[in-house]
Amino acid sequence: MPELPEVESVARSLQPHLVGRRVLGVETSGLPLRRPIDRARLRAACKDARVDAVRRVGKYLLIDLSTENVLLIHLGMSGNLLVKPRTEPRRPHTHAVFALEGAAELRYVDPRRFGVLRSYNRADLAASPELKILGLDPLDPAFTAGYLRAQLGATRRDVKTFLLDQTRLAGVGNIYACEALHHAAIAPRRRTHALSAERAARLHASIVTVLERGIANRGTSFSDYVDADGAAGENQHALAVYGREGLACPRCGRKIRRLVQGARSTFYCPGCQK
DNA sequence: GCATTACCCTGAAAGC
DNA sequence: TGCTTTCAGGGTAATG
Repeated sequence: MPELPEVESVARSLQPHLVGRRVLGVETSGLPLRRPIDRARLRAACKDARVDAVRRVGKYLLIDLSTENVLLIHLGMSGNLLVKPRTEPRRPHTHAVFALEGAAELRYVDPRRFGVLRSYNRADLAASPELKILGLDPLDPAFTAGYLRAQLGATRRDVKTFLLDQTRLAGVGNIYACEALHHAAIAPRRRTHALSAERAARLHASIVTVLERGIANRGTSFSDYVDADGAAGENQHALAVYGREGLACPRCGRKIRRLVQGARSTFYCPGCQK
């Protein structure tokens, strides 16, 4: 389940394969992702295109093309972007293939089809329905404890649910929300507006810490996630609470519990998260 | 404004 | 063993 660190790892692993390379063509499976792929629009965007940059905003991967178009990709739950030799057989659920200069191709594989693949003119990207609603990326220098406190104060929800709201903070998903709250020793059911300045500052630092650790470990690989080279991440070994119901908290030793908030599992330690 | 629920989808795991 | 059911979850939309 790709969140910010996984998407960042994919972007970094794609860069050496893509930047400066020409895109020779695009094929699609014809099956819709979360929305249908506009094949004609995609082909036009990629015609005579060279890749200028690969970057990330929140959980979105952006591929800047020399045609003034940008490919916008969300990996959903089970999406992978893989660079493979043209001769290697394609896996099932391959929904888009970009032929690259040389002998390689970029493949978008997504069994559950929860992802997004669209293209925009560069000038229209910021106003796209996907990006225009996003809050700050937590690794943006503008993401400060003050910004977080203001966002927390603007709503009265459970703090765990708040962390998943991409319009407040773009890039945190279920794994890193649970980990950030445990790192900050804050209970997931605490209400946002009632968090003290001290707790908000702690949460801010913890969000950045767990995300940066996730990136350093090249992402969390539970089931599907691998980077563009097919390499799994290592962050699953660094998790304190996520997926560890019934196991001992690494900080205080109490058994980790699971609860459901907004139809998503929350893992937390009742001993040290207050 | 916010909570809740359903939906999209497949594969893994659990249950029978 | 083999079939059926349940569950996982990001984002969106409808409903209360």
